[in-house]
Amino acid sequence: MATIIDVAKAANVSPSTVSRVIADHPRISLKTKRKVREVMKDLAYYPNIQARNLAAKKTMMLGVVMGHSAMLAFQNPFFPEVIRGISATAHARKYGLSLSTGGTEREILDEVRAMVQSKKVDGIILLYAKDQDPIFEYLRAENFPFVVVGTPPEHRLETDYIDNNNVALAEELVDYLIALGHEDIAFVGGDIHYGVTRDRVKGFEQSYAKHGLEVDAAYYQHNTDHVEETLLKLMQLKNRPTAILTQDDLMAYEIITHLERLAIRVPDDVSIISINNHALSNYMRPALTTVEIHIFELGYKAAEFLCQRIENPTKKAQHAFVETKLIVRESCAKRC
Amino acid sequence: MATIIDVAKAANVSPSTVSRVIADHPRISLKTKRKVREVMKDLAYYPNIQARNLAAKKTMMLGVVMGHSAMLAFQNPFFPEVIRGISATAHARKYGLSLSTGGTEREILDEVRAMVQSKKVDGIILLYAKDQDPIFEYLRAENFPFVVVGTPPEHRLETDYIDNNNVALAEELVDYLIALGHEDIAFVGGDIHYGVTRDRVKGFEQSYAKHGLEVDAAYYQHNTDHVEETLLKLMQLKNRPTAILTQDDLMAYEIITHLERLAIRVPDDVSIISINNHALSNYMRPALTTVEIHIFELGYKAAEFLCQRIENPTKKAQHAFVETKLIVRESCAKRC
DNA sequence: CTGAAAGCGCTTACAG
DNA sequence: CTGAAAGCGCTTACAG
Repeated sequence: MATIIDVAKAANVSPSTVSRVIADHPRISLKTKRKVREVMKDLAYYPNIQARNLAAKKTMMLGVVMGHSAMLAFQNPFFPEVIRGISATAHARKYGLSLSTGGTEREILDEVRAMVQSKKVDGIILLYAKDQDPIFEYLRAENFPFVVVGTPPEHRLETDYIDNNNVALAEELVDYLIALGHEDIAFVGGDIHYGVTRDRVKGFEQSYAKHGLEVDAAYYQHNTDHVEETLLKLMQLKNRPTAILTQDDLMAYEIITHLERLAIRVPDDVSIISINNHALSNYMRPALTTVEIHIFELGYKAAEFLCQRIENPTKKAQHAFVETKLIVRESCAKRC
Repeated sequence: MATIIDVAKAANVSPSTVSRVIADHPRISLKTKRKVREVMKDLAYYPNIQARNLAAKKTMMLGVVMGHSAMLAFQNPFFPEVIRGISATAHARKYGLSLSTGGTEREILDEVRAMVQSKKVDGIILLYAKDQDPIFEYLRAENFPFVVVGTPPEHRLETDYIDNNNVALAEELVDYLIALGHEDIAFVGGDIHYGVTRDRVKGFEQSYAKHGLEVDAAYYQHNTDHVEETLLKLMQLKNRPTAILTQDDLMAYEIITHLERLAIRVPDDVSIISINNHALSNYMRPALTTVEIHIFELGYKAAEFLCQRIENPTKKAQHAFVETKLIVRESCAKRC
């Protein structure tokens, strides 16, 4: 395999010059560049990335870490979509992608440590935001370039992140349900330790407050593991909810199925509104009213922010909201 | 940041010895190992991966390349699941994962070239198998370690691959439908240039032949882009099919929805059988009869084969089938 | 505009 | 069991 020295010899220049041609250094003459490039082509020369990175002290790699289980276990399209978005900017900016492989939280933390200490990546994208996250804290403590997809619960001002405006999003959803006449709305699913859930609860409450309504605490059901039980409990309440807000289309379908078993019809008896706009949601019966959150864009921007941070470690932290869109279909009806 | 030299000094040994301790070399005394390890801990020393790889001429990285669009556009759980499987063995064997980021086929090919020529990865996992694939051909020509998830159309004997037994799988499905009385079965969806589709067509035909039936060519509909049109055409046939075999649950739902619009009921008028066992398929109406193909296992084994190939480049090529399981639910009925 | 030299931080025959 | 030395294949001040 040809090295930079072979190219240098064949082109009658020094290795330094070849190196500069590779980097398209402006102070090399066009003539030299042309000659060297020709030789590189002839010899099918590709620079050795490891050597280049070692000398240049960078990696041109972005680490992507997904929270333990969270993303993958959930068979929703979040993961592939966000990766597509990240890939798009990574590719455009000539970065590679390195995925965390750990299964347990501990393994992932060790891996992240190794990624930064062993100089495997130039920066890291955290695909989640949650409370008391040792990985988040580690990255902060090390002052290592990273960005989070989601809104970190702490140190927001000093960290780069990208998210939907989940407060506003939930408020809009609840506004919509209230406009349909619903006043007893349950919020089912979603780990309350995740920022995303908390923000949505907040938006929920803002809408209620705005309309002079009071939230019944029994309507908050954030235990994802026992959907069926949760629904039973909810439906046995004196003031049983007439609408349900849930955070993912897949969960919405699970809920609808359980409801049907209880002979409760959607949307006639209970309205369901969701978030994520799964590709299937248009094909389902009833077609789901849900929110498009533009996951691709989330990933795209996250990588964008990270690359900027890597290039300029001292710049001010960036945050932004990616737009969302309520998609009204058939799973919500007027309260009768 | 501490280097191997700092550790060596602090431990009163040579850098070579530190290096050997890191590699847990057997010929280093336990006493020395202990001392060096202690120092490493004290100094929070992590070996620089780039340097190590440059010197050792390996990368401890596995490249994962997904066919252009194929995996991601399709919002099915294949991608996250197969990555989970790959991650599991990669993590166990201390390999990292590097994802291809290209969008177009050309970009992906360039990226793969760069991965191998620039020594970014020790081996590559191809997440698809198809005809005339320049990436496959390149990897073969370079004699670079790689494994394919799927059955390559050519050079099977010399290449490592892992797949379901798609011929047998399809045969079983058609046997099942025939046992229910169906004799006019359509096969909808799936690019015929992909090995997976071709194998399933073969299984389809084997079942027909076995039962002394003849396949009507009009029943093969492999144009994925216009499902609705395809169904219309199919349903206007004189011998309109009484059952439809499709290759993915998501497509099955699309089909069911279109059928309902035509006032054709599933499974009463037409039976639907599918493949992939999506997490949702149990919640759908009608609950889908489909095949569990164990995607995690596919990824796990693929990485396993690849690591073995990397460690032993001259060993005989390995292939294996991952088991599949027909899951009978409610979308198929006896022909009436 | 180009080159010689030092260096990036490791590994690994070779020698003892 | 351990060390000195060469080398992995680049980059980048420094000098001219």
